[in-house]
Amino acid sequence: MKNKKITIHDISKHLGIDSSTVSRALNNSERVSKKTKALILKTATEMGYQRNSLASKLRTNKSNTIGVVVPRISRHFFSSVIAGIEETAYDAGYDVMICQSLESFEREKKLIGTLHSNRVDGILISISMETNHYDHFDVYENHGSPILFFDRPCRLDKNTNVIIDDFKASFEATEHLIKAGKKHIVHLSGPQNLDLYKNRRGGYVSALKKHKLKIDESYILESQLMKEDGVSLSKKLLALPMVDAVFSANDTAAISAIQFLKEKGVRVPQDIAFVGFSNEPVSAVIDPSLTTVSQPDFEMGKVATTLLLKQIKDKSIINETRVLKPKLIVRDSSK
Amino acid sequence: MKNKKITIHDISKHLGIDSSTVSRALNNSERVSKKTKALILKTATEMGYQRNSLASKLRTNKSNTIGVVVPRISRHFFSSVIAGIEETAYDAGYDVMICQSLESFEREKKLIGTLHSNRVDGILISISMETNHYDHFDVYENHGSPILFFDRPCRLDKNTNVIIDDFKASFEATEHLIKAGKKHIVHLSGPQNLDLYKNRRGGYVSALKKHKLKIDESYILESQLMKEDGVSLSKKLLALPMVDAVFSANDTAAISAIQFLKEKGVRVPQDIAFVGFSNEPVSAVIDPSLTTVSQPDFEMGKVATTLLLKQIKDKSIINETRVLKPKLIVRDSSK
DNA sequence: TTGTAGGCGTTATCAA
DNA sequence: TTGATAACGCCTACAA
Repeated sequence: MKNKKITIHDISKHLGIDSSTVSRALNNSERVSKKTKALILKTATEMGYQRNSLASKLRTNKSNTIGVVVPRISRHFFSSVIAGIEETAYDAGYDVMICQSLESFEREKKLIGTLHSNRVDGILISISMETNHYDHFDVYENHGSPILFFDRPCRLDKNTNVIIDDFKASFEATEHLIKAGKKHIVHLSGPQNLDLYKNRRGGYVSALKKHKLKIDESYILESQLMKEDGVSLSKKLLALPMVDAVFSANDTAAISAIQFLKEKGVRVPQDIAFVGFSNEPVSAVIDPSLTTVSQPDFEMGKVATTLLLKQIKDKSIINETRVLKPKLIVRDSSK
Repeated sequence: MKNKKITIHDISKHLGIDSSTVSRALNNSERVSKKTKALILKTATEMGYQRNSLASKLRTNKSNTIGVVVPRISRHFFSSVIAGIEETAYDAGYDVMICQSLESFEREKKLIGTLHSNRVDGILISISMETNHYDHFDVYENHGSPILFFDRPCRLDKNTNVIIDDFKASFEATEHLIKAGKKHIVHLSGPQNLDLYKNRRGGYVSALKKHKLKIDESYILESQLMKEDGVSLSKKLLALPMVDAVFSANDTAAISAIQFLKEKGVRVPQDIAFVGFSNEPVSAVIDPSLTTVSQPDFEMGKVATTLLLKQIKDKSIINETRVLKPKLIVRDSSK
């Protein structure tokens, strides 16, 4: 191991050119002759020079990096959003720091602190299921950098949000079941501190109302919508009378519920029809294939990043809510 | 927006205590009285202080951060490895920077540069499918920091690798098909510049040899093993005579092949049996469920990180190869 | 236990 | 077009 850290001063000494000129050359400044610039760049590569971004960021007070916090990178929806974020950010010359909160408030808080102390120029976040107060965002914003929320709306009055129309999508999903002749529809709901799940629940209730169906609170089962929840909720569901359909606020719970119910001899969709939410790749592949709501994930990443970069450039925190259109994908589980 | 960046000097002035004492207090040094330490910490929080890690890292020449490069974060295997990495790293007081190469050599090279310039203390990487030369790793290592390869072995003579026994797993997977009475087994193979796919192919060939089955090169179909490849390879496969089984070097290709063949009226496993590799979550859920090889993903992340942190601590780059045990999971696609 | 002073590697300003 | 110098925010001998 050579253990050498080449700096601009090493290049400077090696060539007998001042380090300020070396710096300019490495930043492709106009104020260096083409000849010296070429020489410096060549020498830098030969010597194995790699800029120390820490020093550069410290000096310029600009990191050209944005932070991203998602609940889990393994969720297809989030990794697609990240793809959109990275594409937009890289095109604009920004790096991206990806973090996952694992739905934990404490961890989210710590991550915001880490991103802050690394002086990222802005943060894109989809808050954790546990998050219900927001001081940790204030500390970062007071520092002068923008936070933008996506997917899970938050502080609509103060911050920019890029979300989908959950209410409408859920309304349509539920109405789809009603039009298929279902009358006793259970809703698998998520944590109500997230507006997203409130809205999905709201759309469900609203569709029932429109079609004069009875709204029974015991038909609304709340959980974290994990795989395990799908199983335990299915047991509760079997105890309810006359259930003939389920609208789940995500695919994960819907799929594990379907698996469990199939084992118990329930026929899907004949006995109980299902609609999920998210369009996870599995949903197209299971048997029966799952009717679900597809969200414009990649586009959401692009839109969110574009808006964030604009705020970074303008040095302004604004509030604006961008609502994207989801789409109901009808498959076998509701036919 | 307040746009104030609080520094230790602001706290220093505010309290009339020297900034060096403030620094010590914030680093929980022994050499500050409990009383002043408490006062300083309290004031820091009140003033919204957040350490500038850039300055700190620059000064100490230590980032307490490790970089991770994987082909894609959306692949279940990699996100599980990352979970293992994060757990181990956080416990040791390290941050983790996650990057994805998207199987592109150019992008991988750029990412290594970015991690280098951010002075991460070490890098964990599963190289891209395109990667077949390694100068970009040398530049980083010459700087004095360790690189450790996982899953996809690389430079076994120079670097530490944490891998699984692909040869043995593939041997067993193929033998499993042979013992089920299959005699004309196609292998869906990956890019041969990756040792990983060479080994999987080797295990396949070796099992055929052991059981005196003919090895026919035209029965080995090479691709990037993407979803699309599963479809196009299936077409080729239907043109081959007497195929009664497929051993695929990953699940993705196997699953899309199964879907395609089912549409064409092929019965799985009666007409053609399948074994995949990776144990993606979908593989348990599709119909028929896919026999596959499960890898110790989370453990791999933990082991790799532990070894890397040791090298960072010891300031040494060593070569050591740690081989983990995979496991054949028999499901319906091979029964 | 606290203060003083210098430097990590870079870039911006000013001067030559 | 190039060079000299100071400063970004922090940490750490060393001194008090």
